[in-house]
Amino acid sequence: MEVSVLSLRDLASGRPGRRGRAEAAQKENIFDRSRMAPKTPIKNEPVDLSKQKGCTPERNPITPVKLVDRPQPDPWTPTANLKMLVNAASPDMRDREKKKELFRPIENSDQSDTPDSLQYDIVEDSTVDEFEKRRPSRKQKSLGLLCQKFLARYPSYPLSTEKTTISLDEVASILGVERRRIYDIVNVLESLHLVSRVAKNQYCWHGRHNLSQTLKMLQEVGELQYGELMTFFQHKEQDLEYRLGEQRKEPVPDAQDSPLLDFTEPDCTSASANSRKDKSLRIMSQKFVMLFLASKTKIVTLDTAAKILIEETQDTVDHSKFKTKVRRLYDIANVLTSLALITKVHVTEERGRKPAFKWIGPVDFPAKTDEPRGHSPSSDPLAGTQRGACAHRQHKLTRHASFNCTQPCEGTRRKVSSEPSSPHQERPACFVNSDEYCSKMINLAAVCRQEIEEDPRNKACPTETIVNSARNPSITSPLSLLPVPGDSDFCVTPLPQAVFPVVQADVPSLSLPNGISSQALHPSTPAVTKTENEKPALLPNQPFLCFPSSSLLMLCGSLQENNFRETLPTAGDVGNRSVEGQIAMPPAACQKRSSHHCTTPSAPGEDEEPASKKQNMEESDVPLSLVVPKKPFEPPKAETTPGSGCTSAEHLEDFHLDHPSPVAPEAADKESSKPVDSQKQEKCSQYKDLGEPSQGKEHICKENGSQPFLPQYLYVQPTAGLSNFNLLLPANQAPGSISLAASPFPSVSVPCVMVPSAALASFPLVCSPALPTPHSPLPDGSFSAASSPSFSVPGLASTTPVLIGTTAVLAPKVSPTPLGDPQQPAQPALHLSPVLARSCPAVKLDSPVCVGHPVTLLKLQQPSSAPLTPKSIRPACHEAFFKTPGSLGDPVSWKKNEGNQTRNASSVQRRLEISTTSAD
DNA sequence: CGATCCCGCCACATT
DNA sequence: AATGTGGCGGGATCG
Repeated sequence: MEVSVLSLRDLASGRPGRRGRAEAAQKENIFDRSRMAPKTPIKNEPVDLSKQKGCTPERNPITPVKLVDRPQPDPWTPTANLKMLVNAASPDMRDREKKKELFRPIENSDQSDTPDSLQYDIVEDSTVDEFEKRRPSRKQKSLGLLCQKFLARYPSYPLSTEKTTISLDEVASILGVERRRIYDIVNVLESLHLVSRVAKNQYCWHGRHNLSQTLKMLQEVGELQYGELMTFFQHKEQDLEYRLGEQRKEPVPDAQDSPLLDFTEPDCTSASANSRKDKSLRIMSQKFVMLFLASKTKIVTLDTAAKILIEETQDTVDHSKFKTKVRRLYDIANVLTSLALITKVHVTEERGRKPAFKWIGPVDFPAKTDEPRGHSPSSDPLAGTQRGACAHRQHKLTRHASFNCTQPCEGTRRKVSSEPSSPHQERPACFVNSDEYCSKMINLAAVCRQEIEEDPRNKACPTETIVNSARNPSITSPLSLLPVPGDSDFCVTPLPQAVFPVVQADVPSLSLPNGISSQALHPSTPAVTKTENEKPALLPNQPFLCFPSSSLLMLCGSLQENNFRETLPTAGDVGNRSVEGQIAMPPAACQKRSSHHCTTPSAPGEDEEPASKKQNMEESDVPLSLVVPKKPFEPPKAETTPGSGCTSAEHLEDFHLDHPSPVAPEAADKESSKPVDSQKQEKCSQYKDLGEPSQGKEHICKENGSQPFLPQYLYVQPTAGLSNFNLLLPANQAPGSISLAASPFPSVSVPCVMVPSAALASFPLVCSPALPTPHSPLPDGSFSAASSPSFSVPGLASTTPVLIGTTAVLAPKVSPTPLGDPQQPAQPALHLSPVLARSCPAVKLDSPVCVGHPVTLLKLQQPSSAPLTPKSIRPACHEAFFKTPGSLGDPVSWKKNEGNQTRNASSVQRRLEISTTSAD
């Protein structure tokens, strides 16, 4: 039938006829080529068809035909027939489109179909148009339909052997749409690894082989990052309370989330990539999917998704942005709908009915294996991310490897494609990157914050700062200041990493949610098994010490070093910060996709296998916990202590990476030196942590407890100018070395890390005296080191130089109750807002946990960031803080131009700039 | 009128 | 500089 239909439709469609816009469209590329000359395929043409191997058969050059819908009109009967067919085929579609459109899809679908359509002949035009008129609707042209057509052309589960190449030009012409539209589709598909970019205009079709793995990863990440948020939104109220109240709570987690993305795309690439990519549809798509996967209900309203996603990216949400975001989400949703992953629904809330989408795709991913969530997954995810990663690394990941293939491609995307030669470098691995990560956190925080604020009760609490800081993602990056520069390109995203340290903190928080502690995560990670236990270390918890009086706090990372140690360091410290970004990134970075790409398609099958991966990966998974509902928290304290949580995520990556690198020392160094890898690792680890389930947490916690954490940093309250930034000084480092001037703006040349408060927030501050921990010095160092670049922090002044002995600190036990805690754990930080913390501190001090100032972030960058986010910031509470940018540095001028657009500075750029500035 | 979301300008990235 | 990508948002359509 179809066939017949096809032809019919072809005919019908054929007509391109329409014009009007068609013309316009054409401009781009395609248009209807049909109309045009059939043959000529468009400019691209040349390439077309043929080139790819397998690609589309249909394509025949000439006949391309089809064309598009636009054509419309189906003139004649054929259409009718088609319709019928269509209807049969897909209800939905038909609905919309009505038949005509349908056809096309059909056509497409088959790959085979070929061309007959060709004929479309022009003929019709005239007539067609008329006909068209009716049809014209948008529906026909809808992205969803277009996507179906697109998908129809390729097998869902292609043989690994065949690699199907997709020529954008061809497809565009075949489908009769502008290339721009194809990008929309491909970007989303790429985010799910259904395709990967091979070269310019060329994508490699992977099919759904890796879909589950990808989803798994996303789920893991999503849980970590968004689990809380989702929960939050779903249950806001409750959450709010908690959060407000306490410390952490779930919500916060958000921030942490970020990591996810990374994996997906590799892109991270360097700076450049970042810039655009950050916003890219790809990332947004991944995030969107994560939202679903992190949602208990599997239903996400556009509204919520837009808010969450916006925040990540930016702070303030202005209305226009919101609108834009929603538009994008519709685009993504259309594609996801075509993939049968989601379906549209409406959610009726108090306020009214809201458009929403329900996840109808797979929820459980086999791979995961073990645990509920999966360790395995974790690994996978990472892997996935990483997959691309470095060739070097490939090592382990076999299965991933497969991913790699696919993914890599993606990751590589552009870069690769054309230039194979340079494989990775360019892109950093993840889309997300740390920056994003940060931003996310921020956003989330912001969101949460907002929510909270909204909440009557909440209002009381001043969270602002946090938020602000959070918001600016850019800022975060800035943080990176650190030394790292080098890596930048790399996936690693060094910068981010740098940032991370801070971030880490955040991260932990994330983990926290899960179970309190992040600790749990890492440490335990029993699941992890994978080897990597070590990694877990990363983030250990870092407890902070609060000194009431002083502004300094010690953060102790309790890494689990013990375990890790081997690996250690890396993760821990480094990881923390970077975690987010890293997470994703690392892999990617490593791989960068460059290498393989498609080549190894083989993977697919493999993917499935958990085992291998797992090993590599590690667990990670625990993410779920995050999601967990917020249980009531226990007293914060406990949780807080755990603070450690942070890092978890990283591990994962590490695993992936495999680096065993342990590096503790490195950590510090790494930044400078080679940050990348380590970072990656770190990230991995983090992920892992995240992933772990509560159980893991528990373990972890325990472990943590035992473990010493290292005190890693001293926290300096931001008082003065920097309200936003927190300065962390590496504990390890010799204290002596550091000297902070009392004066306000003294410049410090100590290795330190500036962290956005938000990040800190995540960490639970603990004052616990008690905890003894062994601590491992090393890590710290690394940590510090990394971060440390010397900054001149103006604001610091206030800080008193209190140094806390690293050793001494212990994390509080934190762990004890991991389970429930999880939720809490976290993060309150964000919300918490410094204020809270402060207030708390006193209290807490005694208790193990102190919230501490949540630290506000530093704004170091802000300055720079400012440009970026100019608006952003939420006025909310403190703008001031926020803004303060000045203090730090200068704001970089950055690009301002864009101003609005985010684009402006790519994250990378930002970072760099920032760093520099800060550096000074 | 609000929800959708197509269209394509144009900035940014890559060649 | 040309071309590939893709952010973005106006404004058309749909419901």
